Amino acid sequence: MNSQSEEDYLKAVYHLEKENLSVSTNSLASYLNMKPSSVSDMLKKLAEKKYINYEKYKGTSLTKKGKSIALKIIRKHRLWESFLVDKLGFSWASVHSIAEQLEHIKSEELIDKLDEFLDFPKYDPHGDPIPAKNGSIEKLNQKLLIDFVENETGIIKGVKKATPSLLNYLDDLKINLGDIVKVEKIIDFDRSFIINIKNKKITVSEKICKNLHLEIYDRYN
Amino acid sequence: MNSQSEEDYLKAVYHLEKENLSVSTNSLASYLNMKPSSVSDMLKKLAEKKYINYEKYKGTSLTKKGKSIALKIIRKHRLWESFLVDKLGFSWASVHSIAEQLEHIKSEELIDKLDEFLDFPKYDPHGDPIPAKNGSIEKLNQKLLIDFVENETGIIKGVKKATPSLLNYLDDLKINLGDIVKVEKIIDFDRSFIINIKNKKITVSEKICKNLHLEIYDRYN
DNA sequence: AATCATTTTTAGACATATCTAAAAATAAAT
DNA sequence: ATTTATTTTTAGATATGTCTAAAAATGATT
Repeated sequence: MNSQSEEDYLKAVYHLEKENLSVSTNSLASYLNMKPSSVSDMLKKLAEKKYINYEKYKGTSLTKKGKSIALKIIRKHRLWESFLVDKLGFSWASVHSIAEQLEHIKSEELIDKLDEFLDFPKYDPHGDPIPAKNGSIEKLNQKLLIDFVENETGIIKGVKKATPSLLNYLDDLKINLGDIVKVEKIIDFDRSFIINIKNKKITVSEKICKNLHLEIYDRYN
Repeated sequence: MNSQSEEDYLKAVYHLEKENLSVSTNSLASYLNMKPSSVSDMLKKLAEKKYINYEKYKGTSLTKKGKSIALKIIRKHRLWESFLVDKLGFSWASVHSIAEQLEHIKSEELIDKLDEFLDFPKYDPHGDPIPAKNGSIEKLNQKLLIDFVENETGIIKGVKKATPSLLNYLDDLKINLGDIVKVEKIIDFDRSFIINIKNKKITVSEKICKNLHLEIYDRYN
C-alpha cells in the first residue's frame, strides 16, 4: 500500500511528463510546494519501489508500474470531481481541493461503483478525460490557445492548472467550458489574443492563452 | 485542524462513554487496537487541546468541544454510509471500513451538500441516528436484546459493534435490520434466547443478544 | 496494612515525511 | 578551461504517531 505522499509525487511526475516538461527535482519541488531536498529523498524511495526511473542528477520518469498507479489516482480524482459537480452541485472551480482528498480513499470497489453511479463518464467537469479502469486514457485533439493561429477555432476544454485565481478570472471574463472560441487577431507586441466568444470580441493576455486547453474545432474546416 | 488520529481517539472516547463503559487507557487501547502507552501520549495531547478532561490515572471524558468534534465525525461517517448503501448499492455489512476513511475528509460544504443530496436522512443504514449539523443527536428508545424479558417485542435497529464476523453470522441466521423480534423464552441455563422472527423460532446465544440493539416495539402494548 | 497484580505512565527507540544548511555535481559564462 | 551560478544531494534536525521495556501508581487480596 502506498502513502498519500507517494501517490502525490507519482501524480506530479505524471503531470509534468505529460506537459513535456523536464521532470527535475526542482520542477517537482515547485509543483508540489516542497523543498528540493524533500523531493530528492522521496525520489530515492520511489525508485526503490520501482515506480520511477531515477539516476542521481538526471531527472526522473515513471515506470510502467508507476504510471499505472498515477493513472489510478487521476481516475479517482476525476470521478470524484464529476460526482461533486454533477450530483452535489458544486461549481467547476471549487471541487479541486476536495477531490484532492477523496482521490486517496482506498477501495477499488468504491471507485467501480461510483463510476457506474455516474454512468461511466468519459470526461470530468474540466473536460479532462477520465482514465479507464484498465489504465487507458484518451488523447484529445487539443492544444493550448497560445498555439492557435489567426482565424482558427476551438472549444474550451480545460485549464492547464486549475488555480483559484485563474478560474475566478475566467469566471469574470465569462469564459466557460465548452465555449467556442475563434481567434480574430494576435497582437504581435505582447502576444495577446483578440478572440470572438459568444459573438463578443475580448482581449486575453498571453498568460491566459498559455493556460487554456482547446479542442480543435473542425466542423467547418 | 485535527489529525486523523486525534479524530479517531475522540470518536472512540465518545463511543465508550455512550455505552457507559469506563473510559480508561486500557479500554481505549483495546478499542483502537493500540498499546496503552500510545493512548497515554495521545490523551495528554487531547487534554492540552481541551478536547477531553483528563487526570493521570483517572480515566477521561469528552469536554463540550471534544464531544462536538466527535459528533461531527460521526455525522460524516453515517452520512457517507448512507451514501454508500443507498446510492452506490453497497451492502449493509461492507461499508464500515470505507466510511472510516471518508469520515476524515475535510470540507463542511461537502457534508452539507451530501446531506441534502441524500434528502436529509435521520438514520444510517445500521439504524443509528445521524447527528444534526448543530450536533444534536436523537436518543432512541432502544436497548440490547439481552435486556428484553419474555414476550417482549422489538425491532432490530443495529449492532453494538459492526465486526465482519458478527454481521456475516447474522446474515446466515437471516436476521436483518428492521426485523420484528418477539422473545419466546429465555433459557436460564446459558442465557440463550428463543426468539420468533418472521414466524420462525430460532435460538440465539447470549453473546448475540448482547450485541443486538432493538427498538422497543409499542404498537400493541 | 502489606504484598501482589493490574493499570497507567514515562523514557527512549523507530518510521515517515518534512525542513535547513552545507557539500557535491552539473551547467552556464566569461 | 576556469570560474561562477545553479541544481541536486547529503547530513542532520524536527514533528507526528507509534512501539517496547521499565518505572510508578492504583486496586485487589490476604
